[in-house]
Amino acid sequence: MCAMARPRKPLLSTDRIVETARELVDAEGLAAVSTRRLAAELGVSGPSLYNHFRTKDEILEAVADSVSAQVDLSMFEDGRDWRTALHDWAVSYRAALRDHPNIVPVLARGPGRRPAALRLADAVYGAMVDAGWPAAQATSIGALMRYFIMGSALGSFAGGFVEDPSAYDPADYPHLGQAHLLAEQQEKIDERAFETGLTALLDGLVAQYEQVARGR
Amino acid sequence: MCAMARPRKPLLSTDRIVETARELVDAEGLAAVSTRRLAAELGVSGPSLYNHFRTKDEILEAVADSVSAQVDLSMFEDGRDWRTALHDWAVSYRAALRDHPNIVPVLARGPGRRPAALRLADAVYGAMVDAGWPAAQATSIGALMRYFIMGSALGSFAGGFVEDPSAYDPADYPHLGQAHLLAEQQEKIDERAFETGLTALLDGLVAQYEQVARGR
DNA sequence: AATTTAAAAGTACGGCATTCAAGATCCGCC
DNA sequence: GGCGGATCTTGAATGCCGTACTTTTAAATT
Repeated sequence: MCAMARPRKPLLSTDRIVETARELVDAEGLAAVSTRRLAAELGVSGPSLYNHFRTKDEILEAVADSVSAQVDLSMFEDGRDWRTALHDWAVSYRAALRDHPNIVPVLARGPGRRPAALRLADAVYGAMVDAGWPAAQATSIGALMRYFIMGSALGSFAGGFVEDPSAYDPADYPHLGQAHLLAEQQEKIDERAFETGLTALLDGLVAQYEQVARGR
Repeated sequence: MCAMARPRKPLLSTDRIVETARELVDAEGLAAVSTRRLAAELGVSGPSLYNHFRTKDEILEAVADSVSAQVDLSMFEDGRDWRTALHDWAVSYRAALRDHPNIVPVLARGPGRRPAALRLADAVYGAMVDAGWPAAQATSIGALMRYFIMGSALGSFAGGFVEDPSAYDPADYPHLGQAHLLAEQQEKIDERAFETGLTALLDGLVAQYEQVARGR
């Protein structure tokens, strides 16, 4: 038998692997991504992936970073005021996560070694420093915005909803109704909570900024 | 040979399983928890666990909920003003997560069906309504606080730090230094970012509250 | 006392990430 | 032009994993 060896043109490339992996994650979730399954999707046999990545986790990190790369950063370039830039960035960030909810758990475990995620942090930090924030606070702002955005993504569209609220005894949760457990309602709740929280966060930062400015 | 059968006293109980699982998660991380390993830790053979839980995931959810149960809720009982109650609760919540960082990824994927997590949401909601917030906003506040707290826990002590920042080319991230990549510094950054963000969030909510109150 | 139920052990299955040796092709160097 | 090492893919193999099923015995129920 002809044991297939090195082909004329490489069947695989890191880009093609990441792209296919992202499609698979989007379509069927993180759990569907096994090395064998992904390889099958690529028309290739299992361990071939290890010629391009050292571990499966590296592939998922690359997928995560390709999502980070989709976040718009243009609002930090022109001279918009920092509050609206931060707001628009947060909305764009959340939109990118909503487009790829299944990869959020990977994204949420930290920027790690991923270049696009670091570029993103760099852009926010630079913009805040340019806007007059002290370095330490600019760092904090980048971190706390990521906390809120990631937490929101994880807790809402990436998270598990409840199929059957009637399984709960409302007496156990005297204030909470049952409706909020419905997946359908959940979406609206999450949208509103994100907007409310983002507004509060930014308003609070504006107040802190004014205090800093007055101190100088 | 004596094939061990039902013992005089049950070797396992759901409580003992959850307790041991939590210890194992705390000591060696989520990845160390396999049914076999956990069973060994309990002095029992693998599939015995399935007499008390339907899946491994149910065990992890129970562990997560046992951590939720450790969050102090007493600040919602006395007549403290809602802002300080919310603040103290957030700090206590974060402390509980810091004590068990390895289970955070499970906790972060949503309250789901876990009773302690729902009791927690119920307490916050009830307190906000009592304080005069409209129902919809009270729901939002519970959600957005959870976003921030979970995001903060995931992104910092539960997340992956970087061991060797010198592997990065600082030219790629012109504003960011290298120091912030150090795990040691990271801890301080996260602590400060959490406090800064929490203050901003609460200040922003106070501003919204005053608007709501004026509208009435 | 008889019967049902519960809690353990043991075995087994299919899938998983990853390692390794072997084959086949390409590329650069003599 | 030929040779040698690097590159890419393969198939087989390893040691985990979650979980289902069967068996054995003791407890609980009737």
